[in-house]
Amino acid sequence: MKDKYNFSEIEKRWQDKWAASDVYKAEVDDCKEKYYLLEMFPYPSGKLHMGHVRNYSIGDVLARYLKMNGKNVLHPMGWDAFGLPAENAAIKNGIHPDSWTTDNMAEMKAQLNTLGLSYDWDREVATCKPDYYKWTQWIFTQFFKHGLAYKKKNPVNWCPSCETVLANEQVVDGACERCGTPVGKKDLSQWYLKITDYADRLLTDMDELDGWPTKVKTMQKNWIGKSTGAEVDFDIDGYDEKLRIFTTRPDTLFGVTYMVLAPEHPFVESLVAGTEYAAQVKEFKDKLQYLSDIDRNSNTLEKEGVFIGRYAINPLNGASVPIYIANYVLMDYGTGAIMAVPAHDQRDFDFAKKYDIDIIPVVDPANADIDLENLTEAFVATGTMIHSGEFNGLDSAVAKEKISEYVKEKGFGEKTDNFRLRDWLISRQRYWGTPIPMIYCEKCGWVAEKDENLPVLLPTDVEFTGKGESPLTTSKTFRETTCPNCGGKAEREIDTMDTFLDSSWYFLRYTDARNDEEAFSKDKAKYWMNVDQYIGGVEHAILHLLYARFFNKFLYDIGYAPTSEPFKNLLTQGMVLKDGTKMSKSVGNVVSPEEIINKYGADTARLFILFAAPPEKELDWSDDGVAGSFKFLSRVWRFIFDMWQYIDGIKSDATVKSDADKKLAFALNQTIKKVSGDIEKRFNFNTAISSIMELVNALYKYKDAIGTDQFNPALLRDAIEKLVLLLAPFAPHLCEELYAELGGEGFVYNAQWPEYDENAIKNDSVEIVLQINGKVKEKITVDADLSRDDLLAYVESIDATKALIDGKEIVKKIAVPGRLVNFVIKG
RNA sequence: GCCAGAGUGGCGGAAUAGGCAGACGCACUGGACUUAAAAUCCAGCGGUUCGUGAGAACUGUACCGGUUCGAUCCCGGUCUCUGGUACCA
Repeated sequence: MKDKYNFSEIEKRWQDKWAASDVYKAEVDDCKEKYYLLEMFPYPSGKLHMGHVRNYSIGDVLARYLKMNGKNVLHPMGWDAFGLPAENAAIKNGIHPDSWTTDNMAEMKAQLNTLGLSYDWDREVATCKPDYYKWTQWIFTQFFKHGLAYKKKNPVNWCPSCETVLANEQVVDGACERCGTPVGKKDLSQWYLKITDYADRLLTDMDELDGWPTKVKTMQKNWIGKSTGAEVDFDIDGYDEKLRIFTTRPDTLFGVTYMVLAPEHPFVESLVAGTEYAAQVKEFKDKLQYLSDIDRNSNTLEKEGVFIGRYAINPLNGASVPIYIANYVLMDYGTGAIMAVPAHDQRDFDFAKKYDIDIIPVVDPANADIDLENLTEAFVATGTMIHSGEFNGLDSAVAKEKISEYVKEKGFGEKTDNFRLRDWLISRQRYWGTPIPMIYCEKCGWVAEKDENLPVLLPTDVEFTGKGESPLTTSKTFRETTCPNCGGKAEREIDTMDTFLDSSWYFLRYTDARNDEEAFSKDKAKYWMNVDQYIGGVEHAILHLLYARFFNKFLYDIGYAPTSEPFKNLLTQGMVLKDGTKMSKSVGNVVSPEEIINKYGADTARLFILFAAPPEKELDWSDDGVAGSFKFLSRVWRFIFDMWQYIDGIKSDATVKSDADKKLAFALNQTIKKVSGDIEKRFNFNTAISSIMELVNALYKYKDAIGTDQFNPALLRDAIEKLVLLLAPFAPHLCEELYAELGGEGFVYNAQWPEYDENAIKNDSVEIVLQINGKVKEKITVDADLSRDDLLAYVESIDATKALIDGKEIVKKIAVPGRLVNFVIKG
């Protein structure tokens, strides 16, 4: 054994050995319990950052721990490889997105390997390769064939800078998620997936997801945003069609004093055509168009609208109320039209005050200090119904039900749920994505490409200008084709898919990544699914996880995926910060993993990032802290080197022979128990590591026994061997080396996790606390197996207690064996 | 505004089920080793007060209150911070 911990030599050597073997290869084995451990795959930007290191270190510790505990572990890795940066690089530097991406993947894979991660690279997937996107396309055609993919012309979010359509999810505060440019609107014919058909199940099935953080479930629930209410039809005076509105407050129907349509509502044009109101309606709509979504969606924006010269008839009481268009009603929620009840909705109240519209209260707040005839703000809580005909006197919550039923009986409308979730717009006017495998035929309409013709390959004769329509239009060969249905002349869809589709099923592909007959075999998926533990950043809490659940449910429904939910347990890791803020180039506080690995080695980097904070919390990077982790690993190495003269060539034996032995065995077994629990049950790697540090401290203490009859080399060797196993998931290179030095067979990766000896952590005596009135006064050592009564009797009898009680009256006696005795005294 | 989550030494954090607050590490201080430094090993390290001293007393987990023999932990209220979300009818 060498005297110095030469991490760079050790790490290189073991990485080569792992690569030359098939240790990390996973195979279906019905005799073994499987464990599918998955970390979110990265976008191949080219450089690994600390967030990756944290994510993958967490996963790797779990993978190695579970493997050592006999599980058949599937631990794959791949690349979320389509996306805008590759295309931007192509526009800027003239490098083809494919070669840019392929180079980056190679570079990042090399970096991942320097971290010593236990991936089964035989299952590597890259979403941009035809052998993968063939099946993304196939899944899309399945959506189409099941009526869940449709094309719709709609005003869509349009980023004038990226010149692309954005999903609602990609619009942040009215600005483009990528470049921050305010988003405008544009009419385009786009493909949508009907995720709203799954809204209810995506919501209710979350109750099964016990292993998900509440935070993530709440975020998804809010995103899906279910509201229960009713849709009600209002007649419009002198107009053929009925106006349908959605309301969550059917109980306030008698309080309606006006109606509002979204300016984009399809009725608006024809309602005002040829009237004196047409001009001001047009003026109002034009004014709104120039507002960005930032202003449009801000609730600080004053409510504005115009009367359109028409009246609606309240189906319940026949009242005639004016119709407005206004900036606070949105076309893409509900029906794009509302009934306005100013007395009981703050927005309506503000609008009514401004335009001097009637305010009719219909819910009386019982016992409240509110003057209903002179409201200063809307009353939104429940109360007793008034001014509501036959419903007067009912509790408003009851009236809500009754009026809903009444509306339904009379044929005025129906009870409905409304979701905030919209259908998923998946068309992108981009090159570097999965081509949408659809063909337009004059005769047959939109037809899916035949399965045997998949994949629809991305053409290579494409120009990257960064402007205008989809780059695929510049290909001379791509667009023209024949109709799969009638064989006539037809055109291919020239848009590509949102990259979120690629990542919505990759976890299924990993179960059978090299299959060129199917997306994955049902048998293999059945063995491996679902993912036992999924680990990734909380920034994917809504979109990726919702889309992946949607895909998985769809594939489950059509008989391919074996489970209705893909991810059984979810761990969302916190961000890596430096000096209290997110690492970013603009702040100049980026610490590169490469730099740390070069300076201290991968084992130190892994150990520090796991030790500094529990995984779900934010982690503040500390250069001193890293040095400390390196010091610890060196300390381990040095200890074993120093002890080598005693333990070399002897056989380990856990038999305890002396008091010093007893202390060491206690520390060792305690640590085994704690580390196992911390990894498996709590994912608290920080405390697992701290207890290993305590074990090392105990080993250093044991050195005092050297040269005395207390010293027992066989036990020392036993402790050292187990220490190496305990540390192996965290610092795999170092521990492979030490394991080999200690004569271990094969890889420590395949070694058996140590078990603890319950007897060794049992103590004959235990220190308890003596409290007087709940305050700690003395520490007393007593027999560990004393019963509650015996403990009390013993403690009461000793002199220290008598002195503390000092003849005063004991009001109450509390004893908790193994912990404390508390006397409550008076006077 | 609404919905989550958090607030503990100089710092990162620990206390797993209501039972010794501050494990472990960093930083710092002292000692040993060294010609010296680094490295290493050993020890100390919340605050206040008292004591020459070993030590002792009090106090302390954002703030105010409650439940309890006992509260970092449970309950009510307040403040601050972080994340999500927002004319969603």
